[in-house]
Amino acid sequence: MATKVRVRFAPSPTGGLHLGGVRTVLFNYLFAKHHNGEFVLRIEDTDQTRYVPGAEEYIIECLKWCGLNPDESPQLGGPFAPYRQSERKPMYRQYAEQLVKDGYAYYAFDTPEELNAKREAIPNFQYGHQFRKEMRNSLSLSPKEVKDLIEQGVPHVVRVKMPENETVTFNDMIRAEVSFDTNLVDDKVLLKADGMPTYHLAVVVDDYLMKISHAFRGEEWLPSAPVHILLWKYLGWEADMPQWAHLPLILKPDGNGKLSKRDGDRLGFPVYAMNWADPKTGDLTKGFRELGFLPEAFINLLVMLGWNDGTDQEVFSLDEMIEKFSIERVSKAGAKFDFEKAKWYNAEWIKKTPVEKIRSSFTAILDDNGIAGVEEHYLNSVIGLIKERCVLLTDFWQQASFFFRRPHEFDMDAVKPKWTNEKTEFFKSLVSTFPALPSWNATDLENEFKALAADKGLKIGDVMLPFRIMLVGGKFGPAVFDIAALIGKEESSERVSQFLDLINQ
RNA sequence: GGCCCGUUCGUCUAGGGGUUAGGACGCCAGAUUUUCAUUCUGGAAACACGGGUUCGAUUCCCGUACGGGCUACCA
Repeated sequence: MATKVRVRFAPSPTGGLHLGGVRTVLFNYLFAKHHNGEFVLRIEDTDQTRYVPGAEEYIIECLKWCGLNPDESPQLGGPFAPYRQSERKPMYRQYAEQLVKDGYAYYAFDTPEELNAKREAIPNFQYGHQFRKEMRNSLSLSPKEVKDLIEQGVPHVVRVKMPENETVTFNDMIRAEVSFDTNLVDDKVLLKADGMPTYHLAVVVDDYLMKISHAFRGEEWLPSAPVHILLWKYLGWEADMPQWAHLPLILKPDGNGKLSKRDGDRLGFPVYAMNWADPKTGDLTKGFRELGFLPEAFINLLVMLGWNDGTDQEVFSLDEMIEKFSIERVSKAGAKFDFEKAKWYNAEWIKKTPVEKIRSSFTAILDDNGIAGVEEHYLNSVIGLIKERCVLLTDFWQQASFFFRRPHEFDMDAVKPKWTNEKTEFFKSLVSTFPALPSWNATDLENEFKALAADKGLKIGDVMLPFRIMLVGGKFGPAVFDIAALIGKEESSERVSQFLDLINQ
């Protein structure tokens, strides 16, 4: 079938967007764009009890930040609107009823209490062919009883009737052939008592209605795949069923298991794409964005968790990823998240991103620190000098604050023990030569500095470090003469004088 | 417990019947940077185990072990 490639990301708006979720979006997006297809955002808000206000907007903001914008969404609309399952509620019942009519599903009247009692009484209880006759449903009750119950408005659900002794086999794009014995799959609820579909019904109906061609989701969905596949068949849509791809999971760095928000809190790294403030508790969970990650680095590190292009290349732009992505090269095994490597990707991206493109991030940091009105050319020069020393964008202030205000503290331990009157004299002379200097640039200044040191019989190394401490405050930063050149003649003089007063008092 | 999925350096991975099993992060050492970082060079570091198949298996098959996922009127 030469149908158009259409994929979807279908999150449940229950909280912050997990990095695994973003990777699922990314693989969806890359696959779609690689094939000139469409990427749909569908909100799966069928569980009203878990709905969290703001979560949907948050998800959209995350996608925007990552540059993975959908072609159709609740906000954008599209030919298959609405894209929010709660707004599609009336559509689902007819399909559930059709399944009942065709004998593929049935009404069940068991209360939650009854179900719990059953689960406690029978170890490994499964609502399936073995026990469904013992439950209260349209398979065990007489047609009249069923009719009466429904007419009385007794709450009920619709369950799929899993067949006996069948094998459901399908071809997963990542795992090849996977099979399930239907005897071991339970009669999943399709329509809840509140009239909302469960994920199982909704995903099939909406994927069909929205003409989804390829369905990507996490490996945790593999066990329910047979239910979905049977539903496609029972609804008569088998020929239109999307191709499935169950993505490997992202695992916690230590030990094993799916990476969770808790692991991030525990180990000190973000798990959500952006800051997430829980509206109920007010708890703030840090995100990659606020921690100082570039979106390019974020998606780059995510794509490498489970995919590679077969070469040694590790740094990819979105366009390169789109061009090179192929589902055949997605690995089967889960990948442990490594924050050290994540930071490396960020450092690489900060280094390779042009100053103009990251300037706004730094302006924001300056704002936060009360620095305003910095001249653009000056800022650009500072960024150019500092860029390759930042692993996170947020390292900028610590690395560059001295370019915008005088240091508050000085690393006296680095100079005091070896301080001499000769050094005081040297710096006094140095400053006195400044006004007459024909030009103010790093190389001329360096020559002047060295000549004077030689003249005074001082070793260069003995005065370089103090000079740095005077200008910067500590043992860090770019080349000293670059710093002096940039902050200017006046400022350099004043910092030297100020420091001389301090150390000689 | 049952079902399903998985298993190459610590981590992300390439590879694939005959290779010195390659790269990257991290780590260690050295060079450069008269600070620190960057950069460069070098180093340690892996095919889970047992049976097959084969002249030959890390690679193919089967088991075992280990790990993970699922087992809700959650997604």
